[in-house]
Amino acid sequence: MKNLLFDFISRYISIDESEKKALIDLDIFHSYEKGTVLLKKGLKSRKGYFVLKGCIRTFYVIDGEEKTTAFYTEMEGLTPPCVVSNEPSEFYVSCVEDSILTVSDPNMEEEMFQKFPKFETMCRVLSEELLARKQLDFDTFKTSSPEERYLRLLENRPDLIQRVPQYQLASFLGIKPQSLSRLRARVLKKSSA
Amino acid sequence: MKNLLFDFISRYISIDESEKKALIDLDIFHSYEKGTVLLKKGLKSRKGYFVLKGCIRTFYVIDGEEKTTAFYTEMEGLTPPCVVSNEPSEFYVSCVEDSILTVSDPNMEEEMFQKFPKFETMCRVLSEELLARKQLDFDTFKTSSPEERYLRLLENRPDLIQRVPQYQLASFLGIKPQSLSRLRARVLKKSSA
DNA sequence: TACCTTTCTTAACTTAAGTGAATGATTTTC
DNA sequence: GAAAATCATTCACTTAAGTTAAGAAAGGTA
Repeated sequence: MKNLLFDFISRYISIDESEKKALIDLDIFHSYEKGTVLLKKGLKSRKGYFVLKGCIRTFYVIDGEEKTTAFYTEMEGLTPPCVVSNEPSEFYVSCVEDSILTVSDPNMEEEMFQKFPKFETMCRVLSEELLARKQLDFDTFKTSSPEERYLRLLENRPDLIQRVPQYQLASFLGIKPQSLSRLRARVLKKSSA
Repeated sequence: MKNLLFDFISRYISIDESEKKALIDLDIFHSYEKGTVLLKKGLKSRKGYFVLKGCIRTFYVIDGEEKTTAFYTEMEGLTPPCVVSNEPSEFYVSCVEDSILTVSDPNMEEEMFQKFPKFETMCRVLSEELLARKQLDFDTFKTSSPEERYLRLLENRPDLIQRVPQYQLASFLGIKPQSLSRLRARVLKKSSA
């Protein structure tokens, strides 16, 4: 499991044994059961997550309804905005499946950056990449209809459709569960015709 | 104008005269007329922009129609994804108004990071903040109706509604210009009733 | 297995966005 | 200042999402 992380890091920087040991000594590897709530709305937290195995999601509760806005699966990381702003969290984070995550905080990062400056370079590059990708995803969302979004998801992340309950996918696509159900029936009918 | 940039930087790191001079020597300050196209779809570019004065936007051309997805105004920066990925750009960038921008590229950044490592720390923190904000904006977009998005824009960025043509605002809100026109009429009627 | 809870589907109805087209208003250009 | 081009509004019509409600299917648990 640790090697998954080291291989990921190797995409950005070289990493030697002493650096690996420093990471391991931070004791960042943790397992969680499906359904575990990692962060609650209204609470402060300094924890960032990186998914080695499993799936976590962020969701809001609006008028008593859950609105899932993002999923993070293998080799994807989430630093909740509240960690950056040091304000209470706007949303919940929970495990969609049994998951193995790394959990870190700004102090650990600071410590690593001090010892190994190239880790900061990695984090900068990673943030820049994630920001660029997020902007493109947002653009694609804005310029698509719900049906196009669904078809694109089917294309790009077919795994998600299997792993995640439909009502969570619905809000992820910006619609209601009933609409997703209807949309799928419509698409199925079209493709068979 | 240069002081706007230095004041912005001062929010993140201390900056002395030699550092200011190094920045100025990069010759990053440029003026552009309204309508200037800074980046075209399909072209590669390594230029990142930071708005000191004015407004720039990113837009796509889909089925012959412009779809504006983002605006950047004073003290906001845009690094197009193509700069990060080194692929041809997915979108256009152009000036909504006469604008004064800083224009930089990864080589300049690398040079500054070498000379003054705290600039890399600033860029890392800035990227992390922007990513967090972008995620929140995306979430808010997903969980809102077009009308709610419009009212929120009216609340949070009233200047944009003045500065920007309606048809560009429409796609920014994820709808067609005709729908925005109708929506506004509806909202106006409600508020007067 | 049987029960309970959660999730998914279907349906009828309401509301609002998309579409195509015409008309006004505004801005740009010569 | 007139003509042209661009942008905004309105309307009638179509399409699809929201809403409310009921029931079916799937999953988890005693």
